[in-house]
Amino acid sequence: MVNIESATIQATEEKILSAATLIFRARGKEGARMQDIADEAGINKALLHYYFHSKDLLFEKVFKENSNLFFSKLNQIIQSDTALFDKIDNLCDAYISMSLENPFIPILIIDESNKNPSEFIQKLFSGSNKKPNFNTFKEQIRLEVKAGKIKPTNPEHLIMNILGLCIFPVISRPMMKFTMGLSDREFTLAMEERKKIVPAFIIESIRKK
Amino acid sequence: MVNIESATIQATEEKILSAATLIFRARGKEGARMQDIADEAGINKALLHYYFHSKDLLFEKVFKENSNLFFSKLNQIIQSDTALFDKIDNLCDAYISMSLENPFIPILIIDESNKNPSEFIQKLFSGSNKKPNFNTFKEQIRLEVKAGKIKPTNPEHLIMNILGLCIFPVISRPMMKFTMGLSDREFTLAMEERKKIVPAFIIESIRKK
DNA sequence: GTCTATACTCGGATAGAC
DNA sequence: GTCTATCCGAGTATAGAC
Repeated sequence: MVNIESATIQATEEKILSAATLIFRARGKEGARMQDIADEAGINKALLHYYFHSKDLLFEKVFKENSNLFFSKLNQIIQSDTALFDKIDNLCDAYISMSLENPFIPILIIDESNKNPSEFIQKLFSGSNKKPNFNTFKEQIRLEVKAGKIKPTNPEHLIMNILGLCIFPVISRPMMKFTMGLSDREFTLAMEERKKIVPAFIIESIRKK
Repeated sequence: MVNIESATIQATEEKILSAATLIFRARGKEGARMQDIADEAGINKALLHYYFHSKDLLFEKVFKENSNLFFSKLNQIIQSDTALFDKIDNLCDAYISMSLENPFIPILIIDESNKNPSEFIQKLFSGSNKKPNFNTFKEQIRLEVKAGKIKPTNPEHLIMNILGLCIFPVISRPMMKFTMGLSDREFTLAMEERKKIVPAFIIESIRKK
């Protein structure tokens, strides 16, 4: 038997959360309207405040939940015990997939973090959200360089390269589509291609021949 | 002799424009307050409306002016009659420099274009703003492939790679600094390094050996 | 828990004097 | 062209009935 009452609570909270995700994604924090979120969830404004008290808190909740998926996946891959080239492969695949599914997360992170760097980052990594840790990865690169399997490679730049190659095209979707004259379908296909092309591009550049 | 009256007009309009640039950069379109722009310019709200009529129009003006610098420079380099590897060098240098000086331009483009793709892009490239044209560049790549100087290379993906490698780290500055534990000075130095590292990284990957 | 109705605030925009 | 004062809509938040 299901507890009807708490099942209802759960349903409403979930409905709000996914409605809020949708609206914040489409209009940003400032541009989003509580009324729109309420409409999207099929309830009224008062109930939003009943559940989440304020727009600020609702945004924080939605945002932390979503971005955490991102960072925890990243940490998981980057700290795993996998050969370097495979790891790069996994990283690219995961980043491109996640960005495609949730482009608004990197966009909001970039946007909000530039507006209010210290406060934003502090909030983002408070509670259970763990900050990305590149130490294992850096060490792995040093070892591969030492072993003569890859060229001397600066780990920080390599990480920036991976992130830029995977995330940027996805969050720039409208501009990329427009400047290159791609349909929605063609763009998605191009991103699928990139899951192979990007790791190949990176590895071709760093491996010793 | 200077015409005092129009010199004053010019001065005020300029003051407003650079104040608006500053505020829009810091808070985005929705987050920006006309009062803050007025304060920054050392005038009052009424005068803002006297000069630019509405917030929307002021934003459009500021934004188009700034982004045009970006796109015209891009077109200039990409359509120039320069050898491919030199062109990649020039592109990276210009993109990294411009993003460093005006990170808010790519951020706003990404942000606003995702919110309202068709309308935004239409406005962006109305009037004298010219859309980026990659045709020359694509043709150049095809020729180099044919001549056996570079590996078979998809031009669209190469362009995305260049843009991502140059722009992404700069617009993600706060996150990059935080996750890699860099000071402001160290970050700037790293970006200067990238003007050499990125083209080398790209060329190493595509050139035929 | 959910609704309707309403209070309150912020901020963009305008009127009108100088 | 510039100011002060004011309006008014939009949108967040709350009160209170059910």
